[in-house]
Amino acid sequence: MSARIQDVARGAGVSTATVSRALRGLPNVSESTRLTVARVAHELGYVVSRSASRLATGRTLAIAVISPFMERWFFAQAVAAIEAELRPAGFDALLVGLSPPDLGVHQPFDAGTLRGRVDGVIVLTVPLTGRELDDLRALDLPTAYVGASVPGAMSVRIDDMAAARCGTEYLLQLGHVRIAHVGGDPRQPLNFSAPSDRRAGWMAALRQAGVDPNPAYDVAGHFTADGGWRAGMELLALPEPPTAVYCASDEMAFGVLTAARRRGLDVPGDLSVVGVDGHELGELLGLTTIVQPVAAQGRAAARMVLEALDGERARGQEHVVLPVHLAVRDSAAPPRD
Amino acid sequence: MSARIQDVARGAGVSTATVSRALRGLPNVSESTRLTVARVAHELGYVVSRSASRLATGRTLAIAVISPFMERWFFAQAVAAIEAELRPAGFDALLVGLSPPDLGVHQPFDAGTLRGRVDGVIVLTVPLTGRELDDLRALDLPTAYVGASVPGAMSVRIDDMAAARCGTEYLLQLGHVRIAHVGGDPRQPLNFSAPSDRRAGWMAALRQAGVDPNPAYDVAGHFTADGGWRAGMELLALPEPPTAVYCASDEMAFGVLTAARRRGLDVPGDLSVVGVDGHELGELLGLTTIVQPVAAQGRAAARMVLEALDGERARGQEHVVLPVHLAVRDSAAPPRD
DNA sequence: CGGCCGGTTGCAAGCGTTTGCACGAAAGGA
DNA sequence: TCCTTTCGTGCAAACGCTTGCAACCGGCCG
Repeated sequence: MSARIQDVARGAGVSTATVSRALRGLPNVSESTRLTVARVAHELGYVVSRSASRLATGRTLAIAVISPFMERWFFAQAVAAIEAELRPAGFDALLVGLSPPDLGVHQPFDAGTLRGRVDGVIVLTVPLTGRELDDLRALDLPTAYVGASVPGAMSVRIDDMAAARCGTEYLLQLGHVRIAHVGGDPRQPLNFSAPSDRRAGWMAALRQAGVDPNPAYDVAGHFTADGGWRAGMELLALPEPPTAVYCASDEMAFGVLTAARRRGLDVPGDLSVVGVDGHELGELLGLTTIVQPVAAQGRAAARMVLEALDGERARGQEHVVLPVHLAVRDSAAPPRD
Repeated sequence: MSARIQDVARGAGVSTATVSRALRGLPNVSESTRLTVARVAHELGYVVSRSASRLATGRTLAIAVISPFMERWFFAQAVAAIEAELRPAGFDALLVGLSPPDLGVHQPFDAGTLRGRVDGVIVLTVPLTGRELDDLRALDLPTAYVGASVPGAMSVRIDDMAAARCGTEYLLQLGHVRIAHVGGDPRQPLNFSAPSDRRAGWMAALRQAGVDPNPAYDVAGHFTADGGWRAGMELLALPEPPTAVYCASDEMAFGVLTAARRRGLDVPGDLSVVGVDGHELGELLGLTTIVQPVAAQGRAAARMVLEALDGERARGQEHVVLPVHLAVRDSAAPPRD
């Protein structure tokens, strides 16, 4: 079928060992030999067999990218960025989709199956149970988490708590007091902290301002636009509806914006809305939001794993926290009083 | 490090050949032996080395998923669906991102590098040049295209032309005449047909209704929300602006909606907008659109490749066209006269 | 002039599975 | 009772590359 290393060796009049070394740029190969080998290999259209070199070296040149909800904005962005970082480095991105525990259909993730298939792992927002995490750790591969920090592994994320405070404080500063929170499900059993950190940030900001968080103002939006819409409708139906809503994701914020419009409320006149993410459509819709660098987080995670594989960095203790910023647009204003 | 087939063989008191056969459920292994082997393998936490069995069998149990714009809605949906279909079948999804030719930074895609790394290929919307396509064909692997049909390969898509006609005819039927089109860049050199088919459908519908398509009403939106916004602003600034816009994607339609709002126009009172896709947010924003089954297309492509690998189907001549439907929501109405 | 040295190269033993073939035993038929 | 089958199993040769080690070749130093 296609050329093998033998064929190149024969064609160049050298041994397979020399071909192997020449092609990989190892030292101790004379320049003339290297040239000949390269030429012959090119002529024959030779491509090294990944399978064979994997077996021989034990390195797979592949990284697993474990992600739930790949169809959602944040995850798609991150996955795309990771892939773009991995490929030029010669690594394959192995996609591993996950149905997270809270969806009922949770197919438990078996980290063991990754053994020998990848050299490293990148996990998006840790949608794993404790046992699954342990199994993953047991693989003893360079592992980077995005959007959460896990002890004993590398991670890159934003300060979710601070981001939430920032958003909430902005609303407080505008003069709002009745500030709601639309976020994850409080009863959700996942290990990943972003939802609860964002809730905690909301609470902390309120308390610090001397406002007691109203339990009725804490609603689950499930991080989807549709969930945000429901949450928004629920909030606006309260006897004393909030004047502002802090949403833990832009997609939920879109839902809340829509709910407001459907109820005939003016944003930001009657209701202020602030999100988190920096979703592409947020700019169009004029959503005031806390922008987080999604692609940069993906890239950073990929680089960390790659560097750990190069041995350049002590394996696995780095925790990177990337900055966020408030993008003031048109969805928040002082309350009408 | 981890257990090898030898260890299992020793533990079960049989040869490695028997272990191999027992574990893979091949015939000619006694039930008792199979049980013993399974038990020992389990106890040892044995996982077959993918690399080794790849080398031995020549099958990689991996499928390449080639996609441009992975961060965009359509592609993210499709990739997620493909992955979800592949994994239960025991196949890995190898993500291959692409920077398409029109972005300047086009890193030409070298199909040769896939040789020996995957058993099959799924390509989203053919963002490839003729030469790249030829190389891919030369790989001689089961290949399925999503969103475009390529001679000599399998494909699954929608009838883009019909979808566009459907959207445009709906607007005509409402009484519109000045109907614009926001789509891909007409000068774009790509081989993929969706953008031009959608434009053609728009034109055909107009002509059939006896309306001559106004060249100024044909604007490039680059399939992004931002592009749609620009296109919308451009259209609305015309001396005689359109009363309706048919957008070749929902994301562009969002941009047009926003442009209308920014110019103080009422939708659908002053401007009707119709999209194509079935984007999640379309429902929230009340966008009337042609809904296409994105996940189903991904799943179908994955299944086709899998079946071709099983040899169940004559390799590679199937072309599936999935149906679309018009979702009437709130963004289109008869023109104000 | 002989030995040593650094730079190149080849040899061959892996890497961990799979699989064609041969083999022995048990079962069935004449 | 002996000869086929059939079934279950083991042997050993691939699969295509990498790599430690040894060999070789000039040239240089003493």
